[in-house]
Amino acid sequence: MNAPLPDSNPDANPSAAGGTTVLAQVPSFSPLYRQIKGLITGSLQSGEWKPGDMLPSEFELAARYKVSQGTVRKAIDELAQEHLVLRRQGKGTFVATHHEARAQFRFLRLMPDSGQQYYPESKFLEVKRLRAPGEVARLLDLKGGDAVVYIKRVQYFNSVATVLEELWLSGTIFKGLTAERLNEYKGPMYGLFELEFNTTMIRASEKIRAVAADPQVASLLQVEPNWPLLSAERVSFTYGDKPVELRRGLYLTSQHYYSNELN
Amino acid sequence: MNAPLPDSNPDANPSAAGGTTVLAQVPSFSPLYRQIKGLITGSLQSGEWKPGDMLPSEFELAARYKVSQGTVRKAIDELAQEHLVLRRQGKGTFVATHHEARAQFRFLRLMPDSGQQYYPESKFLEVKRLRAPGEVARLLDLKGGDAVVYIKRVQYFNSVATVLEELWLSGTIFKGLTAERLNEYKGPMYGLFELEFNTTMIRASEKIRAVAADPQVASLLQVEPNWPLLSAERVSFTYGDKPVELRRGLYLTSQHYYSNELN
DNA sequence: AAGTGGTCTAGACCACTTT
DNA sequence: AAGTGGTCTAGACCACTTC
Repeated sequence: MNAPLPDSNPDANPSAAGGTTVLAQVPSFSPLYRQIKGLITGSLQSGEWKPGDMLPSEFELAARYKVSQGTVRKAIDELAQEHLVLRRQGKGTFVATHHEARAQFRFLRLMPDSGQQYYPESKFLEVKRLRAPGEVARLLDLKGGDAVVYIKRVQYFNSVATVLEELWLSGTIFKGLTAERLNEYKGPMYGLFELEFNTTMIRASEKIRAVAADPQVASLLQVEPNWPLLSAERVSFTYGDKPVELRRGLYLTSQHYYSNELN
Repeated sequence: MNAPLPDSNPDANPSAAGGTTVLAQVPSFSPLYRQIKGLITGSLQSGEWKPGDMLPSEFELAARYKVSQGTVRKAIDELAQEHLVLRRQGKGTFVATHHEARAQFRFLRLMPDSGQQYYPESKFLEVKRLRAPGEVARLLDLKGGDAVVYIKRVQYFNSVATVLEELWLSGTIFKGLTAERLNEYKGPMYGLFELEFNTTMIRASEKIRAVAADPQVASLLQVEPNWPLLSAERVSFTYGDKPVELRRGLYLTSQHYYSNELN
């Protein structure tokens, strides 16, 4: 079933002087399995396999890249660990998607004290295009003045206003995102981004602080002015570690906490 | 060099009916490499190899447990990923210790806006033994009324009071911990715990909120009353997922932020 | 029965560190 | 040169899912 491997691989066997190299010129130099990982990531990024799709089997990939199954396996191991793909024994390996229960809480760390997790409802206050302020442009790796989509919303947990969020999204990627579309789409925004803008969030970096609610924020979250709120400033990245979203959330932590595991 | 493997392993080869099993009765049932991982963890826990020590080489361990080097390798892979051991190519595999630069910031997520990371200085306000309040006992898996060591301290970053912390430590493990010892020990507390109490923190779980400074806290951190502070309630675990420390920190986040990566 | 991921082995060779 | 972890291969067999 496995394809024959007539020529040994140049990386595994560099003594084969001057042989025709098949792969070596992919990145600079790294182990074979990492080069394979790069090739697979490339296919994910290019959309050869879309979120939810099944990847070719390990043996097929091994044949395609002319390496052993074990090497493909090690590449996929790392991708699975980074949550880019998802393995299911007996079924196959699948491109990760935000349309899964498991993915919901990867980027949503706010937990209720009660243990009862309600999925939040969103109310969008503003959705518009504007020119990126300097700070936003810097964080999203844009030129100052480039277009961004700006969103402001309140999230209700069990009908209680709990989160006030502002988002700045790369304007070129999220062109055409409207309030109507956001309102009719139920479920996490990242699901919408994936479906309609071919953009999957891979990882994010947050800076968390405690701040005092200013009068406007206080009225939206129905607390007194100067009430302490948790502020989370997040930059999210898609394939290729490209920043595409800046988000600033203000969380009311009277009935909820931000959960974090230190490993 | 490698020891011979006359009998195949029962897990790898269950058709060997009724053969004398060597390993299988360790946990219930799990893959061989996970059983090996358990045995290695056991030796870490029992102190056969202490923090900073080098583990036997993969081949030695393979011989000891009568499995292949690849299986030992996979066990160690997981331990390395959980930061229980640390691999150094060409040198060996070492028991992780808190006395390393890399380990310092694993449990210290407070970063300065300036980028300049000063190592904090501690001032201990209280160190005493007391009976665990119900909530503390519950989180540390103790009986209500069991002895705990209570510590209260302020941490100064670049001479600015930034963190007010209270700790509750399992009384049996940390018997004999005194203010004098804490004051003369420079460096992170977890280093002291490891050296003098044979207790290595393996992981921790935090609940983070925004709270208002009460008058006493405000005066210690030199802010106005009701100033917003970040509260982090942490439960730390040693080997065997045993909780041994409860810590509640109040962070002044005017010049610092709590850094978190979502993966 | 066939296909998929998961485990285990045995052996070769590479890269890095120390002697 | 010797010892360590790191990579790669080839092949066997297991566990789970689907047909």
